[in-house]
Amino acid sequence: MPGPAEHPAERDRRLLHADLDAFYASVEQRDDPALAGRPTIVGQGVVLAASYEARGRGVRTAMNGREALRLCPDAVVVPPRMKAYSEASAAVFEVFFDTTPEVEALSIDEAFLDVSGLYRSHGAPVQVAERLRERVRREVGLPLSIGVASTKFLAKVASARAKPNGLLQVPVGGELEFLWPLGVRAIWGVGPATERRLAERGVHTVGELAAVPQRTLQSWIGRAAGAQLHALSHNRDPRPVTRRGRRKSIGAQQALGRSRPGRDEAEVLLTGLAERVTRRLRDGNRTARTVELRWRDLDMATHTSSTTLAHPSDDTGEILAAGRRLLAGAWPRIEPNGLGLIGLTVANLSGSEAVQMGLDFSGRDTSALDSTLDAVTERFGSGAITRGSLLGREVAETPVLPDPPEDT
DNA sequence: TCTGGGGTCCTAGGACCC
DNA sequence: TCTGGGGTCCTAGGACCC
Repeated sequence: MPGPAEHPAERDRRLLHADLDAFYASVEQRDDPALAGRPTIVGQGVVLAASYEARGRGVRTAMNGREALRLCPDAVVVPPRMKAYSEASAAVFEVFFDTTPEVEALSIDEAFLDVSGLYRSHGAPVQVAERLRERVRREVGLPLSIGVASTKFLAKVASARAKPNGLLQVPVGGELEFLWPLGVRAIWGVGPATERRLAERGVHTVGELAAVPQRTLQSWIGRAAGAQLHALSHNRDPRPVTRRGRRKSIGAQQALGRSRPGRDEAEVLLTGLAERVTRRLRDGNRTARTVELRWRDLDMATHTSSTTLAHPSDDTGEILAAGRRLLAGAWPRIEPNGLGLIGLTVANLSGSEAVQMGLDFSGRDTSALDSTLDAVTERFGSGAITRGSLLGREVAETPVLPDPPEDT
């Protein structure tokens, strides 16, 4: 029986990443038989989701609607129905939870499931996954793709390659063979900026990335990102499947095209945003301490300005007043470049404060520090520690260590 | 009709308290 | 035997994800 100091080898874990295909578009095709088999686009100004028929013609998420119709003139364009998507999502998650309680929702349309312990009762992971796909198709009417692997990261990579409507298992022992030929963009956390920085140094594939020493990588892209990418390129990802914590911020925003609103119109827009945000705060029984104004100029550069309230609040008037102060302060910076988007976000929400832990190693043997950090990382994942220093200062989101002796 | 709406995490630096 | 500001909160911005 493994004690707390031991943990199952990663190769013994079997994790599923389940991802609904072209989710919004699939719901529309399910609910309107006239759309079945036809290229379907959700969202008018911008493509929120495109069915695989539309993707085959080059239509992509976040693409301008006009461009999408140019590529695919016979596409059916429908407005989003968020309520229908929420309901479909809930039905799918019911099937997930009926399979195992070890479900971690990542977003409205994807989740991790830990099926390591289901072998005796439910069969091999691939069989569990295949049944899950069948049930979601039969009971909810939606196509689901699943990746099966030894880590969360690799399961997600696998599900992306299983699409559409497929199942892909990365065999035990074959992880690196699967991973290393892929481009670096396959890694979760590598976007356009990181890809460019790596390419400038001749690194294009995950295998090439894996060959870069961690310290070198960290000097290129930062401490945390470097450590993360180094680990993932070797399929080292001990993060367990866990229930998500509460959300940490709530925001609303509005894009404005090229209408160039003036200060007065910006204030009106801000009022609407403050109403939306505080409504959601009150619905969730939350209060906020930080108010952030976010704007994008006509060159698409985004900026923020934030302030912290003296007391937590969910009051529309108070949040709006703070937003107005920020807008007044930022207006000289906003006006010359035009206003392309305005947003209001509240953070520092009640019930999701970070827990800060301090460990004083001064004058003591610091060899315990490494093992302490390892223990924290193992238990809560590498994301739990958001700050640390050689002197032993760290911040974790959950209390992870026993209370220190009093008055030391 | 160039570019939606919602989030998370990380980095860095300054102010202030002790 | 010598040396060292540390801790916390706030703000701004970058990168990334769905």
